[in-house]
Amino acid sequence: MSNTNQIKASCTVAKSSGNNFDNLTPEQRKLVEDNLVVVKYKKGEIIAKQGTFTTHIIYICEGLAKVYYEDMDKTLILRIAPAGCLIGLTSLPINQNVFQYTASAYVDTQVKLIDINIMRQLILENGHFASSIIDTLSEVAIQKNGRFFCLTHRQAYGKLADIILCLAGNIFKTDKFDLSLSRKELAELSGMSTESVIRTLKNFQDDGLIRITGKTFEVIDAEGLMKICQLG
Amino acid sequence: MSNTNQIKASCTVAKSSGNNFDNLTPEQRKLVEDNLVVVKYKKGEIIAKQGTFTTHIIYICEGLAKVYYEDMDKTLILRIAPAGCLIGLTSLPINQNVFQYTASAYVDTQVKLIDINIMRQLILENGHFASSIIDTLSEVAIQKNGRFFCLTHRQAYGKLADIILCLAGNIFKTDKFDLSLSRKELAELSGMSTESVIRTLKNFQDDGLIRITGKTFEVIDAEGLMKICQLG
DNA sequence: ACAAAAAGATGATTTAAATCAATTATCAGC
DNA sequence: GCTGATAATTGATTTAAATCATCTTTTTGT
Repeated sequence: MSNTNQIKASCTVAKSSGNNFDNLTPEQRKLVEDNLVVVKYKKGEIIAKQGTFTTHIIYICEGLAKVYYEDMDKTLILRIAPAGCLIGLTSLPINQNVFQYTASAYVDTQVKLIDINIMRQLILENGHFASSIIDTLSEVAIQKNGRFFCLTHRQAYGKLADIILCLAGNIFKTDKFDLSLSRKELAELSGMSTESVIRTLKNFQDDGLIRITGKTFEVIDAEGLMKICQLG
Repeated sequence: MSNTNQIKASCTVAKSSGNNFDNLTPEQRKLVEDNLVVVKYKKGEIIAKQGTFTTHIIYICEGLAKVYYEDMDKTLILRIAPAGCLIGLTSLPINQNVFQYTASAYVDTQVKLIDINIMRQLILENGHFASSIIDTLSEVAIQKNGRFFCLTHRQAYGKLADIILCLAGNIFKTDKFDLSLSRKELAELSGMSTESVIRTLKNFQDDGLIRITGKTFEVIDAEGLMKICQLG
């Protein structure tokens, strides 16, 4: 049986970063932990708001966050951040001290807030830590390029196929999962209208690519979805 | 007279990074310079090809590079890199050792090639240098978010207005400039067809927003273009 | 359990922009 | 200065997908 875990879609949505904090010395780790705050957010709540001052970097302990750019009523989902991700790294430059995007909880989510100045200090002090932050930023950038390409150059079928593969392969990590996202959210993610999502999903079902039973989503033919991704 | 330099469009195309190498010690700078190669590219030549191994980070000394993502005949311009930019930073993670995009010379361009392992070493050694690289990566990410939003959520008029403001404000840094880009390239940049670009430019001219005389491009009403950007 | 609200679904219509087709202008090389 | 090639322009046509309108189903709160 084909398993979407093995499939390399241009997957557009998310990748958990490695654990950046492994590179810290015991004292440095203590510094971080002593200044740490843990916060729980309910589904839908805003974790960080675009335009507000970034006093802390956000580490997702558990849950799922939606990271999106807002401008004039319109929103663009930049990525979905699962557990292990850091949010707010683009505010590390001292002259860039506000959040460049909004983050909200897709599901109940627990985060750790780490003082941004401590982050800056650790970057200066610890080369391996700095290097791991660079790695994380690079990986997010690469993933975003893929998503950017997908949303601008593919058409409806390709976009939605990509998102489905990504949900299966990178978020839920299984071919069969309970989709906690509404059609509207799926539309937002794939950059299309809700109605188009519904129609396209129906077509995928009719073609035997996926199966939807209530809230349960199942990828039947990952290869087929891949092909659709690639064709357009 | 309004000057586009003052205008803050969502400007999508490029920003020269600060000089990262200012943070190096004299010895470190010597290390870089002793291992440096200077290369000149003619207009149109490929500086780095997506998928090839990144042995060097590219520093643009002079000229203009087009950085674009390629997939199945289609291309997506990620940014235009003017002098002062670094290309290839996303290959710094050791497990990400190929170029994630192609870079070609928009005009005759001179670059310095810096061994990527020396870059990695300097990041580990010098916190301020590492920090400046993080700043650069963050700024590119922020700029790319703006471009991403522009290409996905705006329609033709808005996209093209944005590009024009960006060319005037960030690339040529004057309201009147000789456009070295063809209509086709302008289309590629704004993510639309060549014909649509031509029609839209004509409309902008008719509305007194810009003036085109031969190869000379002039922004007449930057405010007006801004408004078009914002409206959609 | 019921009403109200939200989400899902479906068909008809509109629209923005790409594509296609054909023509004119510009440029490089001989 | 002519000639083929490339770029620019213009109008007509097509198309993908959004929007609109309506209806059904599911969920939620009291």
